[in-house]
Amino acid sequence: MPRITLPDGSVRQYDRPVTAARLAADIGPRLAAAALGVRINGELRDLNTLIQEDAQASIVTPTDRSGATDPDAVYLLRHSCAHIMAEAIQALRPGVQLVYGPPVDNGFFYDLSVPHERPLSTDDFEEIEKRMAAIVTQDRPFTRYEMPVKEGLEKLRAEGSKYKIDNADRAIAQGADRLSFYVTGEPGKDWEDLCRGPHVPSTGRIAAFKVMSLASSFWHGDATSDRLTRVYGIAFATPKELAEHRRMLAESRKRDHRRLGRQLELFAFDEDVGPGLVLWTPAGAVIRRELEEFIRGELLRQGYQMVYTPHIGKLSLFKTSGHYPYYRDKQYPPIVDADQIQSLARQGVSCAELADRLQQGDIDGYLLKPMNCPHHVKIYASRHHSYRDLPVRLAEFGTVYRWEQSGEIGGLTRVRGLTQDDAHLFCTEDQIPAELKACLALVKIIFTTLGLTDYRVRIGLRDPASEKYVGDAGLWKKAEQACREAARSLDVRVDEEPGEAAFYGPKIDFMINDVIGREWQLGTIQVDYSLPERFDLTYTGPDNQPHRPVMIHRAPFGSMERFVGMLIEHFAGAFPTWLAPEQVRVLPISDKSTGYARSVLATLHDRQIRATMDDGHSRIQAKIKVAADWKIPYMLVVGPSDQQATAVSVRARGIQQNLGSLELGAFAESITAEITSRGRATVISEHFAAAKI
RNA sequence: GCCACCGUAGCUCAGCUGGUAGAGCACACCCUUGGUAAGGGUGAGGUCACGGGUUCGAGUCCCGUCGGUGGCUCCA
Repeated sequence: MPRITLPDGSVRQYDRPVTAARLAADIGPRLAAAALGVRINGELRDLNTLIQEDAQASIVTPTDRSGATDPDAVYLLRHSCAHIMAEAIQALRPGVQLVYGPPVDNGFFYDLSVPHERPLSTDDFEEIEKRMAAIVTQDRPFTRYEMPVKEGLEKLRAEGSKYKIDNADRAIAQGADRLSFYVTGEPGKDWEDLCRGPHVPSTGRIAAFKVMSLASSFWHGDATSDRLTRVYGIAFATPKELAEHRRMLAESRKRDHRRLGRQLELFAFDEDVGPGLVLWTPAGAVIRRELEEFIRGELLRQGYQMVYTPHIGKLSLFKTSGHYPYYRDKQYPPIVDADQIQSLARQGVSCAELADRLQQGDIDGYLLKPMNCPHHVKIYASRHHSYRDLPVRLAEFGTVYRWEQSGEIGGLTRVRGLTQDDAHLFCTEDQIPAELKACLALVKIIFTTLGLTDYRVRIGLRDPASEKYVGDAGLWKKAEQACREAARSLDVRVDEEPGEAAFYGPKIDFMINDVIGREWQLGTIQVDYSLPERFDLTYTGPDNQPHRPVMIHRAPFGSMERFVGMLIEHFAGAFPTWLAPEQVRVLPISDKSTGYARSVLATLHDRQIRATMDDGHSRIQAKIKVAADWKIPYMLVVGPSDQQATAVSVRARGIQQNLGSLELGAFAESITAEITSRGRATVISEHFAAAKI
């Protein structure tokens, strides 16, 4: 006779098994009406699950008491909506086979096998949605029934659904002893799907949904396996939430760095240059240069030494490092001398053989470097090192080239030529912890300055069961511990992921959330026991014997491309003054004031402030509008009265009013302070604090 | 790489089922000399991504190439 403990600690006693739906109804009619499912002892289940024994139960509703959305409710809604969508698609398209349809972070999808004579297209969405709406209106119950494994498999075999049989097999391999099916309505009559569940009580509970997009996928994510069609959708408990979601999507589109990049002329791509190869236009180059200077300043403070290395290197270098041919399909093909090929051809080497030998790297040539480490290693090796020299910290904004798959390329986030904020630390085993900590301190300074406070750290540890790792297990343990301790010094969330280490050492990755909550993977810090070995690097220890240094690779911001891309979206193109490509625009009221405007400009240029003047013939309103579109931090409106007072009328980005007049020298000084302090003191905080909205 | 979608002026886009190219912004010039989020006029600007095909005729239909966008498991 179940005693059911509710979340508030109260207990309900029943003299017979009771469904969660009944329980909800007994607690209150409003709860019953809102209920989508139940957590029994923490496990999410259908609302009509029979509770037979004493249990902790909590009814799942779209929002909890505090009004926060319940992730379990979202899960139920979306998983259920995936079924409704699949039913709609199958009804419209006989011959479509179901594969797999889970809820995901941003909605749900259903993978389908669609006969290729007639693929699905976005034009079909309207009809699919219409059909789904009908299913929702019918408010059919989600009905679960179960079968023993054997019977269930027979049923699936009889239905001839290869993918569902596979799903069942996997479930069985996971230890399932029964298979469950969900019918949208009445068993034997309505649409059904092999499914683990749970689901909402009935289709009518999906208050708002939308079919979002179409993509292709592979069965089990395996490119050699069947091609599937993936249809994405989203569902919410209320139309309001759907509207909010779509508003967020629109906002993201507005912030999209590719869009802003073109609008603000920050960077460009050109077909003739090649996909994934960034052209940094003057405005974007300013942002990158300012960031690099900022980072460089901190590096020098930490005892790094800046170096420069070539963009290419001999194939043999990368064979020694192990990058070739291991990462061959991620690299641009080697640069090989035509004479060499010709002479081989004269010796009777066939084209096929030539191609093969090229692939294998058997023909001498040069490689566009996919990584900077081999070059840095060679700088280390260019002289003898004593233990007294260590750590040696070599840093370079090093440009590398990688042959990303064509489908992976996009904007600044995934490119084929990128510049890493790279450095390699050569140190002793004992120095690892301090070096890691210093790396993280650097990250903290830079993130804090940029207002990037929402980030987490992921530590990749070795999988003790695997053999693929190089280096001594004891060393690994120590290095992993050092990563942990260093990560902890940041005061942010740290996730440990066994098996995610590189084969040559543990690593720390940085994941950052921008202001609209999207997560970006930036850079990484990796401990490496392998490369010093491969290049036979040494230092002389206090014992006068050669020792092997340990390397730390670190590019905490990843690449300048991705970092700037992330920042564009983070700031929505409105960069802080020190980063802004154009910091000030001087706007003369009329031609009568262009002379004075020019002298204002000269004053600002003297201070190396990036300022321009709009001396067009349009009215001041129009000039302000245009400057605002360019997201310029400060506008200085100048007319006869300003000239009289050697002053400027200040207008700041985001504040839709004239802040007032400021003496020109005072403005120049104040904005200089804003720039050099990287925004700690601003023109507004110093002069117009009261006017701030 | 694979699948769907997209590619028209520098940018954002319109162009009905095939009949020979259009707007706004930006740009140039002219009028206006205007004090805080777009004054007015005139003009220049296109091999409709590229190549082929179907057709009397292709921006539009078909095939291919190039480029872009969304995606390619978070275990039924």
